[in-house]
Amino acid sequence: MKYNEQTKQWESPYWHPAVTTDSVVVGFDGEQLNVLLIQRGLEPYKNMWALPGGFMRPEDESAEACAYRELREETDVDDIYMEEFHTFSSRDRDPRERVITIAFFALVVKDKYRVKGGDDASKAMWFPVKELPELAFDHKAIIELALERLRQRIHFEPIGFHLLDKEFTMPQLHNIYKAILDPPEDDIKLSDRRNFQKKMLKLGYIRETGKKVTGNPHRSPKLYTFDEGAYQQAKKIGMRLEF
Amino acid sequence: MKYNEQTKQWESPYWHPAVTTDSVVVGFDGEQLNVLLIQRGLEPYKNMWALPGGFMRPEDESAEACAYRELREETDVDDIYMEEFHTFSSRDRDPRERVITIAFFALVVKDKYRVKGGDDASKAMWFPVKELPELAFDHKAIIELALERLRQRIHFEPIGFHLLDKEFTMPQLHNIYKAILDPPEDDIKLSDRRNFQKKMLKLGYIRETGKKVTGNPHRSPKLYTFDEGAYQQAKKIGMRLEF
DNA sequence: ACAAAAGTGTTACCGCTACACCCATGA
DNA sequence: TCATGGGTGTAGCGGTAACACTTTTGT
Repeated sequence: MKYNEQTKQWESPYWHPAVTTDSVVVGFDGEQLNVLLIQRGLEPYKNMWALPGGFMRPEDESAEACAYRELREETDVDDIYMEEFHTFSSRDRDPRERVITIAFFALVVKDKYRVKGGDDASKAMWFPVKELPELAFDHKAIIELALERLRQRIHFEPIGFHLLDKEFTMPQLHNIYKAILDPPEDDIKLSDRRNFQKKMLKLGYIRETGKKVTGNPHRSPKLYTFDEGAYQQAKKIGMRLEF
Repeated sequence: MKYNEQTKQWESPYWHPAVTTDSVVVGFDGEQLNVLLIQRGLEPYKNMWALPGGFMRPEDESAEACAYRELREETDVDDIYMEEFHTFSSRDRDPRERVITIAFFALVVKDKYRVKGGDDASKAMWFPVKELPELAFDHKAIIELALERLRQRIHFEPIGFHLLDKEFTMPQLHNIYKAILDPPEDDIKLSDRRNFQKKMLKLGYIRETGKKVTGNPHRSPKLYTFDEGAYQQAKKIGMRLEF
């Protein structure tokens, strides 16, 4: 890069690749994790399923802003939790031209994330993470890494709450940890409701609301909320989240 | 992007930003962590210290390959552990033009990583992480995030060994964990040699070599090695690394 | 009344924490 | 012999793991 005294501009002799953002939107339905996929309306990989995303624009403030903009085009939900987790850059990811993709994962409440009516170019659909279809590009690998990062993150930050409504039940929260950490069938310590609940409550940043959920043919579960203030406090003291 | 039937090529109407890789090379000297910095020979930020890195080229197989190539230009050390940890993309990171930077951290044995005699354009030097100079661009933030990621990674992967020779002493390993996790002075559990050693050995993938280090005016410490096979085994069973 | 799911308490054991003295080495 | 740093064991405590019965609710 050289400064041109005439034009008062930097002139770049360097190669400039195309850059996209792709998002692994993870939605929890109370039972399991789902990923939002878009059916491609155009070549390449026409009609195959792919992650939502798109090319970065000069007016995007950052990759985060770009990814957020792309998601806002799919839904009217605001306030989505999103985190960059890896950048994919190998040579032949895209058959058209070389593309570098900055990948994010987003955590949403599946039933609150209303996908806008798909235009003819694209159709959006939720898939359980255990039953993904064949995917375009290297999106399979992107999803796998996203889930791996999620698994690691949940040990240090209480990000699971982004997958639930403000008020949630203990069994729901437990299901999230089981779905993310995916313990073997015979793992009792993580599968045991009582131990999970005790540990969660001892952390001290989950508050009972006093309310309950009714409408089920069985005992009504209590509703809890995440107490951000108490969490920040606990974090300072240096608490663990390990499961 | 459109497919041109004439030229049989994809034509890209999308914006293409410049892309660089920067590496936070962390070197351990037996006592503390150090970061390798380059003094810039050119504007902007001339004479300031910056992370080693450079523009990605079309012939680079991936960002990893680019970062690796850049480091190989600085040293003749091979087999460097490197990991991508974040991509920085905000608008005004570089005063010349918009640049997206894929950032890596690398872990090396400081005294084995021989920095090549700097040409006139650049001078390379190690700085303790606790005494960094003023840095060019947003490199201060990049280093801070690198250290944060390192702190998180070390809970799940035994990456500390990349900062040491194949054979190392227990106090050296202990110093790494203390340097990375940076516990408060009064934290006994992490600061206690005996507890650290017991936990490390119980994990089962550190082997005594039977050798010792001589030449110090005190008792000679034992040498250990990391047993990759045993580690992979332990990982399958589902062991923890928590400290 | 019945089925389905949630609420709740106790015990045993293991692992973490805290703590101090002896040993090897080179100067 | 002295200074420095490394090697090593143990006891108490706390938290995790394992385990079952009762309660609520709608049908």
